[in-house]
Amino acid sequence: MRSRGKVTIYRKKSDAPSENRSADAPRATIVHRLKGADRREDILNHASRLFLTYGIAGTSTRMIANAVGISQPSLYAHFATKEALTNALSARAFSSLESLIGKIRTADVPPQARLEAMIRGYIGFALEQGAAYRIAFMLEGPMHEVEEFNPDILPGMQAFASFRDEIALLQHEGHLREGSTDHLAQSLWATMHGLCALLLARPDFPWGDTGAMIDFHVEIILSAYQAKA
Amino acid sequence: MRSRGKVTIYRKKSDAPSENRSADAPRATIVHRLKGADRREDILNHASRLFLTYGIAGTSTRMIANAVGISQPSLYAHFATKEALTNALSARAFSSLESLIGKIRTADVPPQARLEAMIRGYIGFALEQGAAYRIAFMLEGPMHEVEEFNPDILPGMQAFASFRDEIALLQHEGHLREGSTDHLAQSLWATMHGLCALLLARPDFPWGDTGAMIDFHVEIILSAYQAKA
DNA sequence: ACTACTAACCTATCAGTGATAGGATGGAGC
DNA sequence: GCTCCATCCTATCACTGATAGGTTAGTAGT
Repeated sequence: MRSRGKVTIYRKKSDAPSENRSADAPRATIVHRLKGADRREDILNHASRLFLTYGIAGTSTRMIANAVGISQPSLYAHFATKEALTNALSARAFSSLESLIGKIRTADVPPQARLEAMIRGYIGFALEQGAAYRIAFMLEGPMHEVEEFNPDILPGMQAFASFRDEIALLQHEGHLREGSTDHLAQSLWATMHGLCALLLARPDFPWGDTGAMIDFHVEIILSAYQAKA
Repeated sequence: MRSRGKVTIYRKKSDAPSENRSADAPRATIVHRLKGADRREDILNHASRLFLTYGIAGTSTRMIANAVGISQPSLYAHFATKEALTNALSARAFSSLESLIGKIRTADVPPQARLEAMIRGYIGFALEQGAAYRIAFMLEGPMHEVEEFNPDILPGMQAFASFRDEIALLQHEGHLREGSTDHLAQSLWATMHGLCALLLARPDFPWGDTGAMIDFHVEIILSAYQAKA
């Protein structure tokens, strides 16, 4: 329950005063002021929900602003562009992925179970955080050269780095096959990603029992990347 | 060298007649008429090239029309929407993928080499036909329920069906591990797709030597899905 | 209590997008 | 000649992401 501030009323310049006001402007220029950080979280929460329902391209900045209860230009006080908003959303989700990976890494379970937990954790995360996952890994890549460092991709990189560290550890302990750790981590990542990406991008495909399908895929992964017995 | 028809000149209604004409309208309303099918191919070719350079979202219908040399609304005589255009592009590419798979299936090589050729053929196709591959497997899935059957997805389905048939054959001949053929085909597909999707979506990621990475992944796939020796 | 100052928010407006309406042109068949 | 129609056009629509510049609410200093 957020404590809401006082209300502000803005007036339009032109337009007849009492003409179909309730029809197209339900919130009638009454707004509750919030502190910057709170409003930012507010925007991200609403945007995340809308992206899940209508897709990223299908969600306009006006829809987001309407849901939040502010005007569309007000979004730009918190995010420079719509892309920056989507990036921030992805960053937020990947921070939670990294902490998930961290929890699994430090869990007191045998290495084999740790690997499987990580794989299943990754897949579960991708399917649950579909919108954020899309933004991070399934959107059109950068067409232009990256001119400045984008801090929003940092959480994704950190999550992958943490994942790669765990792979290196498991490999060092002899639980994964030998060879380049980078290749191993990237290949394993790609194999997990492939399933998530297809399930997210083509939910209408006749997958049959997706649960059984995921189990099968996980079993394949475990057998493929394990050290040879 | 296409035989070009006679030219047509259209006039604008308003606007001063000889004011900065060459600056913003290089083709100056001179157009070469083409038959419907030829023009359609023309549009697809230019759109494909532009999508590769600027991305799908970054390519407007006006850019396509300009490249082709016709007005933007003229596109709609051939494609009902921009999405229909992208779907047609994807369909065209997948027809060639299916014929590629067909060629590999009927090639006179041992089953083991046939499997590897198929995997490498798929990956090569995805990376070469990046724009079409994106459209088919990496765009936002259908948010609305599919109301009518979309014939443009048929080539993709046929390509996958052909792939699945080959998997069934290899499995029946004892070259692939046992289990549900559907799971096997979908999982293998996902594993191949994962690599292609990541390489296409994140070309800026520090992959290192992508060739070696692909070789590693293919080796993993072969060992994972093969029948146990 | 009065006066700056600033953050939060607004209305109005921009250029560009996908798409539609309706008219003009050129060629094919009579 | 004439009609028909596919091809192509200009003009315009509603909507998008983004910007310009003004208004309000709260806060700190006096």
